[in-house]
Amino acid sequence: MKEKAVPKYMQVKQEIQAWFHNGTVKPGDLMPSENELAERFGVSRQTVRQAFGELEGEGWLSRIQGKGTFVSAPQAGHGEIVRTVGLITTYISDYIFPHIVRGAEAALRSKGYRLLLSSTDNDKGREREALEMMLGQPLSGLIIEPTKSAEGNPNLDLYLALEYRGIPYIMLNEQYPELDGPCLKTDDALGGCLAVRHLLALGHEKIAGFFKMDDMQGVNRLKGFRQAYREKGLAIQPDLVVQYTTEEKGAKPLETALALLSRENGRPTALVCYNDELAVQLMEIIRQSGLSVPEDVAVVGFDDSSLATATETKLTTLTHPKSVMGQEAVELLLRMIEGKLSKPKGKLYTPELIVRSSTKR
Amino acid sequence: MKEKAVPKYMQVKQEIQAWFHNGTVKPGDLMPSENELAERFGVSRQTVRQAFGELEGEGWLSRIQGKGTFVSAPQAGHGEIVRTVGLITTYISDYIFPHIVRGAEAALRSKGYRLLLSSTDNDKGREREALEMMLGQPLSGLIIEPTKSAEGNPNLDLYLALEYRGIPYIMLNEQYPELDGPCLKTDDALGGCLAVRHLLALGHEKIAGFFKMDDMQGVNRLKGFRQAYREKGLAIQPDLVVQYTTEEKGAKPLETALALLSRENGRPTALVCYNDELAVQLMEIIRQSGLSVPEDVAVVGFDDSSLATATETKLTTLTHPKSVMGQEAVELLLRMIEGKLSKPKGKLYTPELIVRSSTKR
DNA sequence: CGGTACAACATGTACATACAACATAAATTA
DNA sequence: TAATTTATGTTGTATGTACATGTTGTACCG
Repeated sequence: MKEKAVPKYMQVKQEIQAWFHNGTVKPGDLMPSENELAERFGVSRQTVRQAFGELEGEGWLSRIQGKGTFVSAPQAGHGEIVRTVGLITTYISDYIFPHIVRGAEAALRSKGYRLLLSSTDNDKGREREALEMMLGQPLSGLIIEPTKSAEGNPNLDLYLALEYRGIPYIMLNEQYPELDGPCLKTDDALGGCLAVRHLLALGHEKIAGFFKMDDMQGVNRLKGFRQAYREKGLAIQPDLVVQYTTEEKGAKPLETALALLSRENGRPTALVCYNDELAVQLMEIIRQSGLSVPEDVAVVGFDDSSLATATETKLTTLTHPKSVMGQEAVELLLRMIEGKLSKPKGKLYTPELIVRSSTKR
Repeated sequence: MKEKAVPKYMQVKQEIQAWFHNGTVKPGDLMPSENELAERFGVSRQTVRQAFGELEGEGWLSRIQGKGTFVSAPQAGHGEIVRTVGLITTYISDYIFPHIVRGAEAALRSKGYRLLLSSTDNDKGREREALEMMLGQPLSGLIIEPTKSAEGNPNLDLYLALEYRGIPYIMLNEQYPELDGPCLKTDDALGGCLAVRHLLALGHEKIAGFFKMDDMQGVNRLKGFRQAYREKGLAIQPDLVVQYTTEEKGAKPLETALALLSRENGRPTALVCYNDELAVQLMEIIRQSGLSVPEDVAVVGFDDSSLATATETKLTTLTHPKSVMGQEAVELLLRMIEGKLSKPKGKLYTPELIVRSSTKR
C-alpha cells in the first residue's frame, strides 16, 4: 500500500484548491503570481503553471496575459438540484461498517438521493483525499466517521471549508474535539461499564481488558471498564489492561493474551474485548491454550456483530445500532439539508448487554 | 503582415485537428509519438505536448503512459469532466460484497474518481430504482451485479439507455443473457466440480448439494456438481439436491438439511453448500443433530469468506476474487471510459479449492 | 514450452532558460 | 497638461535536459 507518488504539480493544485474551499481566496480575487507561488512552494514556475493550467481547465481560475490570474466565480451551477450525499467511513468491508453503509444507502435511496462512498482505512491522509474528492463536485451533505478520533484533526481546514460552503455534515461514532457539529454515537463508557458489572456480578475478579486506543471508542470503553471497578471499590491490576493501536491489532493483543493465559497463577478469568472481532480471535487463543469458554475464561465482546453468533460458543456482547445508525444519520442530515432544523442535535445510543454462552459463573 | 501571431503549438494543434476532419486518422488510431511529430513539424517535443494537452482537454485525444496517444471516439462531450462511477450490488452489508465494494472504492479513489453506491437487495424493482437514480445525473460508467440473473431482465430498457448515452458498463459475477457487455466472473461450474471431485476422492458417495437457483451462480455451481458425478459415471440421488430461492433461504435449506441428517439410513456423508454463509448455518444444524464435522459429515462451502475461518472447525471452501474483482472491474471500466479499449473483454476467474478441517475421510 | 529479465520506447514529471506579448504605472517629453 | 516612453511585472510561447514510470516485445534461460 504505497502511493507516495503524488506529483508536485498535483500537490500544488490541491493546496490551491484548498484555498478556494477555506476562503483564503475568494472569487474575483487576484492570485499571487506564478513566480511568487513557485518560490513559496519551492518548485519551478513551470510546475505552478501546470497546476494553474489544470485548474483553469476545470474552471477554477482564469488567466489574463499581462494582468494576472484570477479566481473564477463559482459557476452559477446549471440550476440543477443536487441530490447526492457523501459517506466517509474508516473501513468499508470489515465488521459492522457495511451495516452502517447499508442503513444509510437504503434511507437515501428511498428519498431519491445518491450515495457517494469512500473510506479512509483509518489513515488521515486518505481521509483528506476522500474529503477533497467529495468537495470536487456538488454535494448536498456529508456523513463522516472520523479517522483516529483520539489523535487530533489535521484536516480541519477542509471541515471548515464544508461549513464555509454551507454543506451540512454529521459525525458517526465519534466527534473531533475541534468541531461541534452533530454526532451520533453509542455510550461506549456505559458499555464498558455494563460489561464489567456483568462479569463482577458473576463472581469474576481477575478481568483483563483489551482496548484499541487510537479512537475515542476504545478510550471510552476503557473509561467505563475502570469506572465499574471504582464503583465496587476495587483496584485494577495494571497488567490486565492491554492497550494497542490499529497498526498493532494483528499481533499485540493476541500475543499479550497468550502470555496472560499461560500464567501459572494470576491468570485472568474473564476478558473484555474492544470488539467482537477481537473477541473471536481471543476465543481461538483460549482454545489453543487448552482452556475453554466459558468454563475457564469468560469473554465479552462489543458491537453484537454477525461474528458473535457464528462461532460455536455464542458471544456475550453489547449492542451497536449499526444500520439504524446509518439510517438515522441520513434522516437527520436530510432534515439539515432541507433547512428544517434550527439547531441540529446528535444522538447518544444506549448499548444493551446481550448475555449469551461465553460468560458464566 | 503581422498575422504571424499564431503560436507554433496552435499551428500544430490545427494541423492535427485537420487530420481528424479529413480522415487521415480515425477514432481508435494510434497517433505518432510526441518525438516523431516534433521532428516532423520541426518543433520541440514540449510544443507538441502542449498541442496534445489541449486536444486531450477538448476530448480529441487520450494519452496512455507507456503505450501512446490515441484518437478518441467522438462523444458529444458537454466539456464538463464527470468523474463518477456507479456501483450497484445485490447486497451491501453481507458476506463478500463489502470486499468487492472495498476493492472498487480503493481503485477509484486512487484514480480520482468518486464512487456512487447502491444496492438492490436482490429485488428487480429496486434495481430499477437504483439505475434510474444513477442515470439522473452525469455518470462516467457503471458496474452492476445483476439481480436474480437466472430470471430474465425487466430493466432491459435502462441498459439500452446506458448504451445509447455512451455510458460504459461492466457486469459482475454474472451477465444477463440479453446483453453482451464485458463481465467479470468466477468459473462457478468448475468450482462445483472441484468441490465434488474432492469429496469423491475422499471416499464420499452420498453427497448432498444445496444451491440457490435464482441467480446464475447457483445454477452453475449445481451444473459443476452434476458434471463431477458424470465424470465418475455415478448417478445423483435426486433427493440429495436441494434447490431454493433468496426468499426461502432462511428456512428451506436448513429444514431440509435437518431432515436429511436425521435419516436412519441413506444419511448424506458430505454437504456441498451454495456459499460459506449457508455452510456455517448447516454446520450448526449438524451439531444440533448430534453429529460432528468432519467425522460424521464433511462440509464444503463457496467463496472463502471470513466466516470460513471464524468457526472452530475451519471450512473447506473455494476461493472467490472478492476485492480483486472490484479492483479489476474498475480498472477495466476506466479504460473503457477513457476510450482506450477497442473491444472490452471480460474475465473468468478460476476458483481454487482451499482444503481445511471440515472435510476428511 | 513457459516464465523471466531486459531493452526499447511511450508518456509523465520537473527543472531551467530565454524571449514574446501584454498591462499598468511611473517617468519623460512635447 | 497631455501624450509618449520606459520600467516593471505579469502571463504566453518555445526549447532544452534529465529522469521517472508504464507498456510491450524480444531474447534468454530453465
